[in-house]
Formats: sequence, C-alpha cells, structure tokens
Amino acid sequence: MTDTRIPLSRDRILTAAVELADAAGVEVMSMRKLAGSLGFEVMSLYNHIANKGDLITGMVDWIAGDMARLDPDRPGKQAVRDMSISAHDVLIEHPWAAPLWTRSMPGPNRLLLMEDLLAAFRRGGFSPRLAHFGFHAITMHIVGFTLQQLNYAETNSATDDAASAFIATLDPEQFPYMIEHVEYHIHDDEGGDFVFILDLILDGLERAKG
Amino acid sequence: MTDTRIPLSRDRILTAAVELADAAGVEVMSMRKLAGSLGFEVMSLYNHIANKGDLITGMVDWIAGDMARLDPDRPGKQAVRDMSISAHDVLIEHPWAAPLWTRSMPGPNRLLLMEDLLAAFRRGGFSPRLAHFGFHAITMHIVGFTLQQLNYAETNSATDDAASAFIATLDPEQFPYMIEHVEYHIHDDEGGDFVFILDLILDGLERAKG
DNA sequence: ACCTGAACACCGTTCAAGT
DNA sequence: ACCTGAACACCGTTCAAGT
Repeated sequence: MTDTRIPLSRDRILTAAVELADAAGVEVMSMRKLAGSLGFEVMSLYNHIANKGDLITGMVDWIAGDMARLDPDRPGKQAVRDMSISAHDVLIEHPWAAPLWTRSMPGPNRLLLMEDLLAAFRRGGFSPRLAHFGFHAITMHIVGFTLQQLNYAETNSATDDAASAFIATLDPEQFPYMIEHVEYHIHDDEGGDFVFILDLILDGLERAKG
Repeated sequence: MTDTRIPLSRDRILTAAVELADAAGVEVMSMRKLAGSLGFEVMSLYNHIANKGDLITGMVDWIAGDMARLDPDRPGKQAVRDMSISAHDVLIEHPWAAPLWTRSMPGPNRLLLMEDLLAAFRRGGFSPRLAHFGFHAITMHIVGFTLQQLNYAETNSATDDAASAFIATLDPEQFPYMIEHVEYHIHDDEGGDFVFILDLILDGLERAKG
C-alpha cells in the first residue's frame, strides 16, 4: 500500500495554516487541526517546522510577501503611501495577522519591506534620526490602526446591532461624545480614515524635514 | 477547623492576576496558577469572574485606572499630551497589557478615558469628524507605539547582545539601512521618540482644524 | 453563597518506534 | 528522511457535591 499523499513541506504547511486562520481564526488553528486539514498526524509537522512559534513567524512573513514592495520609480512620499495602503489591505484580508505582527521576529519578506521603507526616507533626504521616527510612525500606523479597526469590527459584530446595543448601555449624560463616536462608526465611516491619518503623518514628517 | 483565609472577591482576584502577569507574563498566568497564588482551588475563581475573557477585560481595565485622567483645567492639547504620556508609562509598566488592549471591550475606567479624550477634542473646537480622527490617531499611537517598543525590548532581550547578533545575520550590502536602524536603537534611543511622534500628531491635528 | 474534586475535551511537545 | 502512536504536562470549563 503506497502512500499517495503529496508529501509535507514548510510551504504546504504555511499555506494551509494561513488558509485555516483566514477561515476560522488563529485561536482555532491548533497544531492538531492544522495537521488534520492536511491529512497527516500532528507530529509530522515537526519534521518541517521547529515549533508553533516558528509556524506563526512563518505565517506572518507569508502574508508580508503579499504586500506591495515600494516602487523605487515614484517619489518617496508617494511610494511610502502606496506601500502603506497595500500593507493595510493585506492585514485587513488576514485579520489574525495584525495582532501577531509585533509579536514575532521579522522574516525575510518583512525585512525587505522594512529596508525599503527606511531606504525611501534616507534617500528622500531624511536624517537617520528622522528616518527612524518616520519608520516607527508609519509601521505603527499600519499595524496599530488596523488593530483598532479590526477590534471595532469584532466587538460590534457583523451587523451594527451590537454597536447600538453598546450605545444603549451608556448614560447619555456621562458619555455624550462616546455615543457620538460610536454613531460615527455606524453611519459615517467610509473607510478613508486610514489614509487620512497616514497623510497627516507623511505631511508632518515632510515638514519636520524642513 | 474554621477557614482563616480572606475570602475571594473580584478585586482580590484582579490584583493577584495583575501581579502575576507583571512578574511572570500573561502567557504564564493560567487560571490554575492564579488560584494557587491566592491559596484557593481553580473553580473558586468562577464564583467571582465569568471566565478567562472576563478576567482579562478586568485586568486591562484595572491598569487603565492607573492612567492619569485628562486635566480639564489645562488647554486641550496639553491635557491630551499629558494623558498620553501617562498612559504610555502605565503600559510600559505592565508589558502584557498593550497586546490585550485592543482585544477586549472597554471597561468602566477605559470608558472614562475615552470620553475625556473625545470631549477634549470636541470642546477644543474639533468637528465630530476631526475629533474622530484625532481620537484614533492618539489611541493608536499610545498602544501601537508601546507595542513596537516592547517588541523591540523583547526580541533584543535584556542586553544589546541579541541586537548585535541580529545585525550580524544581515548582509550589509542588502540591508544597510536596517543595520543603521537597529544601531540607532542600541546607541541613540533615549526614550523621547514616543513624545516626538505624539507632538507630530498633535500639531498635525491642530493644523487640520484650520 | 461560596468552595471543591473529579471529569471532559482539548492543548504543544518529547520520545521511541516504524518505514 | 519522513511519518506515527503513545505518553506527559499542561490548559479552560462543566457539573455535582459539599458547607
């Protein structure tokens, strides 16, 4: 009885892991279920990945590979803007990734993005110090904003019913602006907020360059 | 044989949980160990908290209570600046909290901080829309920046040896700016970066107000 | 009302055994 | 070299039983 299964590999495992996390969430994706989804036993995975931490690092770097590299032919500010928007899009596509982003070491794909970003600032005439600030401001915005956005989507569930229910628990005397804020999210949020703050940061950095 | 132990309460449990997480990290703080540190059995906890999610929400809100409320007597921009710095300090003191911040619903203490922040913007003459942007930009900076900072401290371990080792793995031809960036973290990072970017955001918002 | 023990349905990972 | 079964040391939580 020969084994007709396609043999495991790091790539196959990572692809399946991303798929599983996309479909069911990371908290559901256990080593056992991952192996099961591939038709192998748990321990087979350990022939290709070191441990669960290694798996997660690989998953994060896997989706980093989907983010658009900086276009070297465009002005630095435009290239950074495009990359940021692409990165944000990818993180929204894979909602499990943003919380893990800051918790794992950068893999090869992420390293390339980081180098690109720093290079764009330095070649654009930023001092090492200002490039350093710019780097942190931009990456922080990409990950942090997405994190908040996803959290909002989650706590307010699919529909806006939960948001309305949340408002109902608030005393309008004590939390008038909080209520206004949540209502903004329900009615007026067209998704342009990420880019608005991004431009605010980019303009601020350019001004700081002097 | 009478029981001389101080009876459990939600407050006692939360205090012990924060203490345990501070000392050993959240990933180590299990329900079983938490109960053990209090001298009770696991299941006793469930008489005071609903489940682990409830516990974590409570822990996050517990430390939110340590953050300085906005001073209503100061100009809005200054008050927001002070609150942000205080919040950042508290998150650095409790390194487990920032990753959980965006993953749990706001409790009573956090709600007050959020309302304060929104009120400062609105009373300072911001439109609902701009107050909304400002709110997200500031909270994102507080949590996101701290997250990156903690991650850096972690991957580079206590000493700078790990950072140097990390640099050593990088090809200087391919990653010149990445190397420069990590070296900045090792040598020139005096901790003023959080405030620098904070001011950049505050100035940007004020300018957007027109 | 609050505390507890046993049990259930899970985890990640080690180790020795197979091919 | 790669796959596997059994076992270990954990989890969070339910349920029935105690006081």
